Amino acid sequence: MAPPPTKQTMKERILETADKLFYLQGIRAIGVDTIAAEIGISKRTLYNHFPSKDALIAAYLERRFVQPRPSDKPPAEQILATFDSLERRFAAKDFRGCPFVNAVAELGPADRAVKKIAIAFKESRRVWFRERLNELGVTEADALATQLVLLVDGSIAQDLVRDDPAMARAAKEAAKVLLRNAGVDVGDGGDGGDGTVKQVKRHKRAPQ
Amino acid sequence: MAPPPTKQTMKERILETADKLFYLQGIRAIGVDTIAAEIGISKRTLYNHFPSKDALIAAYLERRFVQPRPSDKPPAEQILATFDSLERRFAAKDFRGCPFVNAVAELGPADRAVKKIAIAFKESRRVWFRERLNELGVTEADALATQLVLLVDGSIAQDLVRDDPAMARAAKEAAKVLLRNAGVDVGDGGDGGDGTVKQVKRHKRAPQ
DNA sequence: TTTTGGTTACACAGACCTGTGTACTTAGGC
DNA sequence: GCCTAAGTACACAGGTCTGTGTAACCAAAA
Repeated sequence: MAPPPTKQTMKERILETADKLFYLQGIRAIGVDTIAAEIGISKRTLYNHFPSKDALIAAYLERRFVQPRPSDKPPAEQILATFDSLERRFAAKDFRGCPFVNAVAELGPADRAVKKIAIAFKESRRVWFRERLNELGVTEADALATQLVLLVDGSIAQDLVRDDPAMARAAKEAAKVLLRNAGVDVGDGGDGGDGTVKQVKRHKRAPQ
Repeated sequence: MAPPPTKQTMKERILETADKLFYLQGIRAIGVDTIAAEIGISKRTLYNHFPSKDALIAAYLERRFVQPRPSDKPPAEQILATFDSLERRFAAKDFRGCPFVNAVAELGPADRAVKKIAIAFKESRRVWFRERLNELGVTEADALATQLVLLVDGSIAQDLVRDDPAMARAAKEAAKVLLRNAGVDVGDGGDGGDGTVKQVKRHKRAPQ
């Protein structure tokens, strides 16, 4: 489309467009011609910046691998805020699941490069949870961190097929129970503090 | 390959082979020629049984949509046994995630037929959990059922990326905490013993 | 001015894909 | 024996894909 006003390297413009198309429509579904046409450049230029589509895919995934910004909020709040952020992303209509899980799913087990970066990403998320749990003095921080990433990935998978942002709220309520069970004070936060799970309202974005 | 000794309709042979290849390598990655060649039939025969590849994909997913066998075990045991079964499937080397999630991920949001059956499958699992929770007298059965499917799908996604069957155990431990918190007796904290669980009336206070 | 590096237009190779057309063969029921 | 249904072999149309080759173009630096 129209070139953005900011001075941006060609490589970054290619990556940005590839990201949008790969993520929203699938890696195999998008050809390099489509990416070049979307930017308005020739396919030759694209291949001058990336030696192959595989290299572009790898760069796309590496660009998606961003660390969460550091926060000075209390660790328990940071953990729970993860699910609020998730809910906001679910509500956006351009959310289409976890790019790493999707890439592994559609590229298959043979693509070891993709699998490697996906594993690294998932582990980094788990470690992020574990660090905060350690700060909170949770004894079984490692096991609990694993359980929290299960809730994150589970809600992402569910939202991918159901388009239901309430999955993030359900995950948050479950996370609260797990945290409380580990001795973390998560406040009553409107869910009564008696350990009962709040009823989750379900509203679909796309009526079937 | 060699035709199986059992009398099997051609349609079923095609579906069986398509299932194996689609699931293990991806739907877009497998062409109809590959399926026909794997069975040792001509492509024409395949198209005499399925009008298009899309029809074959739909039949593949419908064949994957199997209801869990009825069981006479106590509901809480049935629920927890789900995660044991999951762990066994993770350990098999031909496990490659949830076929419905994978299909939605690789076929994109435009394929409404695939999305529809994926939604139906996910909902059927959620309802299965809810029915058992209702039997147990859990008040917030619907919300808790949602949380349990988050754990199921989360462990599937994690295992897909990490090839780690322990994800199912982690999910099971989290499920126990959630069940206990809802007043279901799932035995003591230890995973040992005979694994039997007893149904006990709910007590609202969670252990803090 | 000359050079140089990035870009463009465009053709093309070679592979793979879905789906069809057609004529031939084979097996079973009548 | 004859007929029908199912399967086979094989070519082919028309499309997509990745990746390359080539000559021209253009702007900015030297």
